[in-house]
Amino acid sequence: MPELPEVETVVQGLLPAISGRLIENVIINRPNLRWPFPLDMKERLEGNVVLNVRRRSKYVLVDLSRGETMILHLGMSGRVLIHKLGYEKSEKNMYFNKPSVEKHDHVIFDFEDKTRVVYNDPRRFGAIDLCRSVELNKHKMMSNLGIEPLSNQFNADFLVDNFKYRKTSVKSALLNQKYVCGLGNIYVCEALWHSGISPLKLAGSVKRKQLELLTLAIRKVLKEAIESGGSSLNDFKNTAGELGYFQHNFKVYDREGNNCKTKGCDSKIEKIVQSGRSTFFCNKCQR
DNA sequence: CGTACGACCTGCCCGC
DNA sequence: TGCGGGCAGGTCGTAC
Repeated sequence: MPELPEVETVVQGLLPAISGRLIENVIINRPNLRWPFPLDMKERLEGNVVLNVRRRSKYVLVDLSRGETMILHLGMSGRVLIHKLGYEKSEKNMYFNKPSVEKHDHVIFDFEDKTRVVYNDPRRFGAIDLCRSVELNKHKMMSNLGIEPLSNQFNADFLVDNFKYRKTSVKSALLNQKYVCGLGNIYVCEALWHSGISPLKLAGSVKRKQLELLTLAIRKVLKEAIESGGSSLNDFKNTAGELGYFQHNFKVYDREGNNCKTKGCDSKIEKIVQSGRSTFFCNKCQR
């Protein structure tokens, strides 16, 4: 589910809901996700006011008033949902809205104003950690991240410099978070189609002109996905539990055997496996 | 160092 | 209807 646009959607949902709010109670339903939770996580979280919620790569960063930042990763299947506890009106009467705890609701954050944030992650590839805010950049999960694809530094020059001599495929190079971060399997496939680059090409052999098209395509695809509220396959939901709509715009991802969407192209989308992950592309439009 | 690959998990879908 | 196999948005550790 969660590549950069989905994480951005989560951040945009969380920011107005919890910034300035006091964390009153944290319910931790298991000892770990991908890794054990940090020591004394409950105590270190409770009593903080949320100063800010932001994104770095595919990580959600929650800055806290006592000087720590909570780092949250959604892995493959992580979700964040926001509820409002308390009395609500229905047509006939008032009722107390207390959502039941669902399967895989691993951590629940209750705020003083009755906002509830739920972290749900069936596959548990996600992670939660705490780190002194001033040392965030040194954190293991942050220190090897490349530049943000929506930043100004991300341009053709940057890709030329970083892909030079790389023997791996351009697809794998884009999935590697140490050059450009935040891209995942879906948006890499999509951006390569938009820029007409074969995913099989070696990163170091892609011409500058094509890398220029690639930077534009990456920007475009990410921005459009963010605008449509995050995409992803079957069932990405934003923090209000609503579906994103970008999946209707996929040109290649999960479209094996379907017609290429380039005007006048009569080719079918192919699926191959590269470094263990599915790649979807048009063998005619992408060279 | 760069690169390739298995491992970590659950759920779902497909074919038999 | 049940069961086994394969596959899924990501990333890390290990081996070469």
